[in-house]
Amino acid sequence: MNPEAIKVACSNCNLRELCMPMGLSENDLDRLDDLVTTRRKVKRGTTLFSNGDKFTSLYAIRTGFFKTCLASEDGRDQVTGFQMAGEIIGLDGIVNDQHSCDAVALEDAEVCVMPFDRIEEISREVTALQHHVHKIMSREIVREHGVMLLLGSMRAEERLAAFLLNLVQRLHSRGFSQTELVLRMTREEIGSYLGLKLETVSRTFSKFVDDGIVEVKQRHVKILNIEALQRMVNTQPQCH
Amino acid sequence: MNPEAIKVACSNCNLRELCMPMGLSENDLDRLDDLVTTRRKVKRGTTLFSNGDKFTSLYAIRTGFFKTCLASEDGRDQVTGFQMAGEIIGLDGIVNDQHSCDAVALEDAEVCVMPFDRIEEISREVTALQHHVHKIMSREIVREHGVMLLLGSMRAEERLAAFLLNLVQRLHSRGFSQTELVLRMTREEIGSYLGLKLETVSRTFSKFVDDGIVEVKQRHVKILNIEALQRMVNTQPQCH
DNA sequence: ATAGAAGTTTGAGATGAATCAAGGGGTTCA
DNA sequence: TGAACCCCTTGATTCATCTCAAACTTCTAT
Repeated sequence: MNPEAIKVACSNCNLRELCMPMGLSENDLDRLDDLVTTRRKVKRGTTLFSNGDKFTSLYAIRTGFFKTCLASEDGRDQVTGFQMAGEIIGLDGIVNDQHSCDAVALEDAEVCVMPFDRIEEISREVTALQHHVHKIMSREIVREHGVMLLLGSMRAEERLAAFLLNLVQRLHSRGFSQTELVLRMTREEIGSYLGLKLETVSRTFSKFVDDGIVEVKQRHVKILNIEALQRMVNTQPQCH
Repeated sequence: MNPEAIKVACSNCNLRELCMPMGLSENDLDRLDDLVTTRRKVKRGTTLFSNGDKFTSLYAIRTGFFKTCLASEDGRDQVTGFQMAGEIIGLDGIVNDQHSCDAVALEDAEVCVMPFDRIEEISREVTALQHHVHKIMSREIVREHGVMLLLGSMRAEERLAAFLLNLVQRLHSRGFSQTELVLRMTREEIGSYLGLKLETVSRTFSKFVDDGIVEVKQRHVKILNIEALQRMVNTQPQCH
């Protein structure tokens, strides 16, 4: 028997519907089980990959929580995203065969390693996988469009509201509460993602608490008035 | 003979090296010539596709200049990119089989229409095309990371400097001047892309002129001191 | 050619977020 | 269990950009 006791198999992974294409034949499913070669544990605070690392694989997050961030030459730092179970990271590395950002685990994590040449090989044969890869990349592009809208035209409160709504929505689709969440990142990391300073993030949280929109105890957030948050994101503050 | 006098053929298109994979066999090149079904002219000010349109094809820009932009429910508007000859647009439509932004021609343009199912079909057979499609999507993701850095952490001057440098660099690689360019977009569109108001864009241009960094005559820009622009982008304004 | 529309520049004042600063609270690791 | 460190909050002040406004220039279409 194989030394690794538990065979890595997407076909009986409970995250399958998040990271894999649906509605496959038995045969195709078998092919997909060749996608993931190994699993890799990533301790909190350590990187899965770093800017400049040779690109070999995409990673499906099994457990844990990551941030991806970009460091410019001068030490400025931009968090480009937060990723949770079922999401795929590493797409940035494809263009230049090397990663252009860092992926840091914000809590102990485990990822499925999917060598990219194998992805390409299998997706030549399994059309559903080919579609799926294209959709994942397109989804990331569209997500980033949304972040550009946020960074380019929203005020602090709207940014934080959009951020919280996005997080609970993703957590909810993973079976978690629609109203409560635990932030895995610091105020500074939230700020970096939202284009704000950590003090502004903190103040905005406090304002939400004053307005009775959320309860905040450190990293525990309970949303009391989700409509208020949605209104903030969808409504232009003042029309003329 | 075919009614369309000029056969659409990538193999003898002078933009080939910008939008197509390089180093193909004769045979593969023939396959690629099936990618583009038609060409389409887009008059200035009109859209190639709009938010909500059914997604069918990617488009390679042959001539002209586009902006892609996002409109949020409330009428806020965010330009997500400017695209020129040799670049591919429409990637946003893949995820949900419908476009999620508008592509507007900023000058009379012509695009090559590449039905996406055909792209997928051919890239199953021509590995080089498969690679290429992946790289194009990844490049877009990385580009957007850069925009996020710009929007999230740069000041007005740095944003405009980065914008100008990016434009001349892309124009230069298409055989145009490294120091002179004609802006195809308004100050407002630049502002939307950079997360600034048009007045701020105008003022920043004026400051660059005062500092002898550029000459500006309406939409004609001549870069006098490219190092100054580069320094602005690479240098943190004040360290502590 | 000309009027109107659209785009640009510049000024003055308002404002939201950044910065600087200090204190308190939690978490982690020895 | 304790202590150091990191993280968070809040206040006071500054500053960059936005807003509002007006005048000017350049395109566009009749």
